[in-house]
Amino acid sequence: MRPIDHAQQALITAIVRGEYPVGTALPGERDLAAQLGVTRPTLREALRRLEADGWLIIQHGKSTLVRNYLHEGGLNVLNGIVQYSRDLPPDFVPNLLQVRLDLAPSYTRLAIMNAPHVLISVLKAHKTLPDTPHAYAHYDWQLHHTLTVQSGNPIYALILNGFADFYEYLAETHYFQHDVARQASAAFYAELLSHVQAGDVDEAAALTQRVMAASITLWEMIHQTS
Amino acid sequence: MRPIDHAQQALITAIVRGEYPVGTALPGERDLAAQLGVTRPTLREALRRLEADGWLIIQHGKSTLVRNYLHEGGLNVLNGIVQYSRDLPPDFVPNLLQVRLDLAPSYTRLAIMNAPHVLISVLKAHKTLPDTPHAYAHYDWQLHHTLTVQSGNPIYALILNGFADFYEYLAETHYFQHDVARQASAAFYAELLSHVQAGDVDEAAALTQRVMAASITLWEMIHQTS
DNA sequence: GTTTATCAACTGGTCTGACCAGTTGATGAT
DNA sequence: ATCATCAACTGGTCAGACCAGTTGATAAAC
Repeated sequence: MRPIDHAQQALITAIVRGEYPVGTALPGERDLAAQLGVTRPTLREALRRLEADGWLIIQHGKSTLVRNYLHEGGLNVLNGIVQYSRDLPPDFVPNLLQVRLDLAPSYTRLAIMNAPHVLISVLKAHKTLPDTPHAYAHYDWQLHHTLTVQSGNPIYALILNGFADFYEYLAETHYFQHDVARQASAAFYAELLSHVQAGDVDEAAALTQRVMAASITLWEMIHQTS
Repeated sequence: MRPIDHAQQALITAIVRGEYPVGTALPGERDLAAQLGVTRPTLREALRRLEADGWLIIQHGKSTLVRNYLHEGGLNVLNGIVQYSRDLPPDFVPNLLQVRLDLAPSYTRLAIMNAPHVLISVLKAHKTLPDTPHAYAHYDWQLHHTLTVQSGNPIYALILNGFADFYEYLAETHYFQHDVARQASAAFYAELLSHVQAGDVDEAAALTQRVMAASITLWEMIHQTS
């Protein structure tokens, strides 16, 4: 692992585990670099990334502080939480699905109004999807990404991209493993396609709303015991 | 202006203006540093920030590329767009308000269910608000931030924080300047308070939905000519 | 002539150690 | 007791060297 990635990994891990609690000061850069086994310039590059993501508050002359990242951080902190914490917070995925439920009907509606032909070609592709978790996870991400981009409101895509690093991974390993999940999504893709072809925007948005809500229920059903 | 900020400013400005078009390669770090009048380590810290925000794709051995930031970037690119482009994209604020419309009813509902007492104390504070754009902008941001944090779903707060750098500024200078906007918000705060006190979560969510939608109409009414 | 190995010249990545520049609290003068 | 001063933190920047992937031109092999 590259020095800068090692430094970033070590810092986020330490922060997430509370070894550097929120609000406290990090060791000085010279000490910290020595502890992590990297040099100061390398450490500083890592610190700049963490600062940009909302993990840290860096101020000239003062100690670098651990930010209250869950309250004041940026969307990128989710990547760190997924990648570097031992196990996900229990409600992580339901929280994610809840936000998707809020947004998906809107960006789906807009995308259909703006670029129905694009969506039709994307949605037709689902018919040739192999019935594997990997294929479904990849396709599902692509679909939502296309929808947000085609919505014409860039903010939808920018928000969705905050989930880019783990959406496919979590979907493949924890959701589309289950036959019912793949079947539910396949039905959704087919039905959405027919609504788009029929030009029925309202029905498409309503369908999306129902399916996004159902996916939360489905997730919780799947994971009620495990 | 500090060298690193100057470098960041210059790079984002150049990218936004298309001087470094999406998909093209940046000059090598040695050249680029010289052009910007900073040294390579300083430039690299700036590049790391831009990479974290989704402006750039950096790969060892290859040229650094300008990312398709509107399609693949993170929420932080909005800060860059607001700060460094001459004037905002025409639909910028309506797009922002549209996303808020999607999310606010949900996080308001959750916040009321989780922590009604917190909201009551925050909402009561509105009664002593001076009738100034600055006071309203600050209060409005604080309210939404409180709502997202109290919702119990951290993702709402993380998304909202993507707007932190310009929400107050834009609200103060382009929205709450207008008496009707302040009056509308004051009425909203009062009505929301009464619903929270009455424990009527559904009515509070519905109200939020109506007001967020109305704020888009109001914005467009205000800015139809200017 | 075509193919394949090699290597030079890019690119970014890291290290070294020095010095600049804000911040803070202890020290000492008033 | 108060206030200026300054030493010792902190992060910020500079300098130049060298390490490490990538790429395409060159030359060797077929």
